[in-house]
This record gives sequence, C-alpha cells and structure tokens, in this order.
Amino acid sequence: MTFIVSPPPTISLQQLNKPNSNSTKEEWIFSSLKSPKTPTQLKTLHAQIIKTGLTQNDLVFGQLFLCCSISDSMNYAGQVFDKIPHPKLFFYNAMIKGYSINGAHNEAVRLYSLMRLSSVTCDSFTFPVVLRSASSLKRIGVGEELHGLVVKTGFVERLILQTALIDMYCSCGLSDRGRAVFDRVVERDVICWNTMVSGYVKCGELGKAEELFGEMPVRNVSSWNTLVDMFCKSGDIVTARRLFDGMPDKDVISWNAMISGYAKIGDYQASRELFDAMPIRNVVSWNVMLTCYVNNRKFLEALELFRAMQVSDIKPNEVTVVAVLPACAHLGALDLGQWVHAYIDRNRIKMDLYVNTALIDMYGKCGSVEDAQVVFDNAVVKDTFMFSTMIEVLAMHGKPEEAFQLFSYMENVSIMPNDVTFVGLLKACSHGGMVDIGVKYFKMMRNKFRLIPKVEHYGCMVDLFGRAGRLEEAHELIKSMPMEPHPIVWGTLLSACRIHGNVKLAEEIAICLLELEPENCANYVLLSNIYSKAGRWEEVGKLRNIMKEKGVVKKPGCSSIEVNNGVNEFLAGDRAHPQCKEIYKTLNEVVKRLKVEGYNPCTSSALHDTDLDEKEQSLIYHSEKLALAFGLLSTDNKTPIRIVKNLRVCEDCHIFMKMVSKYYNRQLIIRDCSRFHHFSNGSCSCSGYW
DNA sequence: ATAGGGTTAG
Repeated sequence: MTFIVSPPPTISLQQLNKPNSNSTKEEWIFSSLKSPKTPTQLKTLHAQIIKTGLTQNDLVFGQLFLCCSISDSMNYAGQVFDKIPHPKLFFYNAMIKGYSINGAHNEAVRLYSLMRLSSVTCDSFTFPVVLRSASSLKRIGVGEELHGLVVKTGFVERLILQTALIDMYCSCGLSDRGRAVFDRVVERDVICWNTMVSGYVKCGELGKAEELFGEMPVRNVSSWNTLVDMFCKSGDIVTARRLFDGMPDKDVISWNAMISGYAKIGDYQASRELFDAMPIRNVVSWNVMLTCYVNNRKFLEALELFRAMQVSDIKPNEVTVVAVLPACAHLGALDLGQWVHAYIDRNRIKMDLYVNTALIDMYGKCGSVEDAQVVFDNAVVKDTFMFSTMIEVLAMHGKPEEAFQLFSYMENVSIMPNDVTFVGLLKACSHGGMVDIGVKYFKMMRNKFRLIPKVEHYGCMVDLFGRAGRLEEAHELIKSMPMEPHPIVWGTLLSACRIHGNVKLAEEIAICLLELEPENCANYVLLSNIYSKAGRWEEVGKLRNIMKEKGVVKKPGCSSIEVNNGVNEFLAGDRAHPQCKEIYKTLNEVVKRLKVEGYNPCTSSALHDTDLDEKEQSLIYHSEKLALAFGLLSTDNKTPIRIVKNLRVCEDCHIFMKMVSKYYNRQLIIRDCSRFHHFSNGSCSCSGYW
C-alpha cells in the first residue's frame, strides 16, 4: 500500500465541462444528481450515465453514489459499486461518505477495510470520514490505524484531522490520548476546543470539561450548549439554568437542551413553559416536548401537542412518530394510531427499526394483533427489540403457541433473545396456564442463553404457578429468590390467592406486603376482595378503617374509548361527559335487559361492606361499563368496541361483558392493566386466566 | 462541536 503525500488532484467542474458533444448532457446529469431522487429516477440516471459513457468520469459517477446517499438508497449504491471491477479512490470516498451520512458506520468501516486490501490509497478526504465512523462505533483499533496513516502521510498537521482524532479518542473513552492530540495543535479554532470539552463530557470527566471551558479564549453558542447539556444530563438543572440564562446568544439547540433537561427530571410544566417561550422551534423542539409528555405519562397532552404540530410549519419525522405512537398505545387510540401509520406512508417517513417496533407495539396495545403481525412481517430488518415486542403482543392477546413459534423462528434466524424476550415468553405461558413450558423457558434462559433471571422473571414464574393454583410452589420460589423480592412479586402471589380463594396464605402475605407498601391501594383492595369473597365482612370493615387511618385512597378505575379520533375517558360513576345523560340511560337499559337474561351482579367485587343495593349501584357504574354504554350508543353494530382500562377488569364486569357480546351480538375488545380480553358470542379469549 | 427515538412481572 502506498500513500499520497500531496493533496490529490481535483477535477473542477469547468474541466469536466470542457466543450465536447456530451458536455450539456454531462452538466445536466451532474446537476440532477445533486438533489434526492426516487429509486426509479436513480435507475434512469444510472442508465443515462452508462449510455453517455460517463462511467469513466470520476466526478459524475462519484456523484451518483452521493445522490444515492441523500436519497436513502445506499443499497442501490452498493449494488452499483459491487459491479465495478477496480473502483477508483473517488468512488470509495463517495461510498464511504454515503454510508457515513446515513449512519451506516459499520458499512463505512467495512468498505474502508476493503479499500485498504486493494491497491487504492487513502487521501485526506478519506480520513475524517472514516475517523467519524470509527468514533461512532467506538472502534479504537480502526481509529489507531487511521492515526498511524495520518501521521505517515503528513496530514497530521491539518486541523480538521486533528479535531477528528480528538473526537475519536474521546468517543472511545480515551480522553488522555485525545488531550495529547489537542495539546499538539498549534492554532486551535473554536471547534477544536469544543471537541475537547465535549470529549471530556463523553468520558464522564465533567470537572475537566468545565475547567477547559473556562480556559477557552473564544466561545461560541455550541460551547455554551455543550455545558448546558452536560449539567442537564448530570441532573444539576439549577446550574444548567444559570448558564442558560447567562448565555450571550441562544440558538434552538440551547432551548432544546434546556427543555430536555427539565423533561429528564420530570418537570413537564417547566419544559412546556420554555417550549412556549422559545422564539423559533424546529423538529427536535417538538420531539423533545412530545417525549417529555410521554415519559411523564401525559398521553393526552402528547396527542394534543401532536395536533398542534400538524398546524405548525414543522414536518414530523421518524422520531416524532416514535414519540406519538406510544401515546396512542397507552391510550388504546387505535384510530389515531392507524392515522399515524397512514401518515408515515403518505409522507415517506423512513420505516426504520424504531418506527416499526413502535407500530407493532401500538397495534398490539390497541387490540389489533393482526395489524401488528402485518407490520412485523413487512419489516425488512428485525432485531431483538422487535422480536421481543411481537412476542409480548402475542402473549398479551392470549396466543401462546404463536409466541413460542416466533421464538423458534427467532432462534433460526440467529437473533439473540434478551431478558425482555423471556418476560414475553413467560407472560405467554402464564396467560395460557402452561406451567411446564414456562419452567422450560425459565431454565433455558440461564442454561442456553446465559441470561440471569431478574426479579421480573421471578415475578412471571410466581404468576404462572399462582394462577395454576400451585400456590405453595409459588411461595417457595419467592423464598428461594436470590434477590430481595419486589413488592410486585408478593402482590402477584396475593392476586393468585384471590383467584383460588386462599384466605390463610393471603393473610400471611398481606402482613409483609402492607408493611412494604403501606401506601399502595391495590394491595388493600385485593385483600378486601379476598375477604368479601369469603363473606368475612368484619375483616373488610377493619381493612377499610386501616385505609382511612393511613389515608390510602382507592385508585379510581378509569376507562377510555376512542370514537371519531377523540379519546373519551370515564371514571367510575363519572358524570362529566357531555353525553352523560344518554350514557346512563343506555347503561340502565342494558342492565335491565341482561337481568332478564339472567345477569346477577357479582357483589363480591365491590370493595365496601355496604348494603346490597348500594354495592350493586357502584358496580353498575364501573368505568368500563360507562365506556361500553358510550360505545354502544355512538358506534354502529358492526364496529368492535375497544376499551382500555387502567386497573384489572373485575369479575362482575367480565361476566357483564360476556353477556353483552352475546345478547347484543357485539365484538368487545377490552384491555386491562395486564392483558386483552376479546369478548365475542358470550365468551372471552382469556378463558378465565387473568 | 451542540438537542430528539422502540420492548419489561400484579
């Protein structure tokens, strides 16, 4: 391998266009290649290049590769490149740069290695691009090799390369070596300083970063931004804000960094204040604000903001839809989710791994396994996250066999499962009552995949044993856990006691559980249900007094239903809905009708020991029943009614929904806090396991 | 150089 010591000769456009018969054509092709093209347009242009004999023209042919990179068609570029017998330096550079621009750093480094094996030599154009990729991939080996070449070729005096080297070393966690390069730089510009400061940040050496920031002879907005972001990320929001307020100039990035700082500590109101106050917003600003709402479970606010974004002049991108889809998923807003999906198609938003996974999750959580499956099948690239999500969706919908099959498929295509994959598999088992298979997977994760079971996996196993009525085994498993059992694990067992009416064990568990989580209402409710099922009203009363003493309030049941793209929320006994009167009228009619068919309110689901009538009243106005009534009166017979509830569906509502599905001939799809219930013709897909 | 993204036990 030889090295070019002097800068390579460059061909100017004037030279390229020196008069000949093809010059106008060349010029036209060259300039067409400067803007993004559709795959068909690319093919046509490629054909024209071949026809005009321009394949020997570095600049034009190289531009084809660069055009592919801005057209999201690096696959096509790769196909063309692979057919070239002896690619020239210019083509390598264009391809490597294309991969790098598209974030395909692995491909960039792969091609660089290929180039090194060929007789083509790198030039000053190659180095910074590959260094950037090595930096992103934290490939110190590649980076060191490049450093050696840069020194050998004498390019090391160039500031751009020195800066790239500093960044590469710091990204690989070697701030000292980055600093060594930095110290040798004779004339540093702001970018060089900034790179070193942010290099220290990357390496977690915040003190050194701050110190170097102090030494800077000149600072620009980016320098300040780095520091503001650094304090935001380290949780020191006060210092960040002080710097932010003291900045001589602010740009969008400064505002975005500060907003995301508040988002991280959960202060979505402060985030929103800044968002409203900022002079100019870009996509990132909207995305930060959206994810801020979603991370703080303000899903309705997120959707509202997304609507506001539609009327702004900022176009949503991949990140936007990945922020909005979980909001749809949580609220069960299938219509809006579908709308977002259509929006993605219409606006050619790139369907990357994130977008596809978010879509699968959204369809799953909104009750449409079929659509989730279609997105999954159509996804060209699939990773562990996507498989885990799909397995989880199948589990949630009570399709254990399909979940297991998908796992086998995953093994066949050599995608490594992770701990979350196994949570999905174990959930599939417990929702299907398949204890032995669950035990098999639980052992497999350790033995075959070297994954150490976490509390979550033990929780699944306790659930699995517990639901199947093997309460003692579940209890033993908790006692044998290598880690401290999380209250959730005890709660799971308590819930199993409720299903199987085991008051004795329930009391034993409740003693420690109520001590661990004295403020969690769910535990009191569970225990109370267990007592009332056994007819032990004195204990129910005692429990109610304890709750009153400790100030524990029952978390209100809340159900939502989406009609005409609007999400309607109902609390138990809620009278806030504008169509309240009609809703209650419909509900009372339904109850009357079902009573004729033999419906008998199952009062053990009611929390309080009140008289029967009152108990019945409180059951009738459970939030999911209100949502159902609203659904019945605002949709036609053929539309499935989809309801999302924040708590578990109670026994009474479960029976009630079964009957509605039969006597009103309606398909009801209800999501509770842990799974789906598909009701049709008097039966439910959960077959009693919930 | 600097801001934003997907799965997880009751």
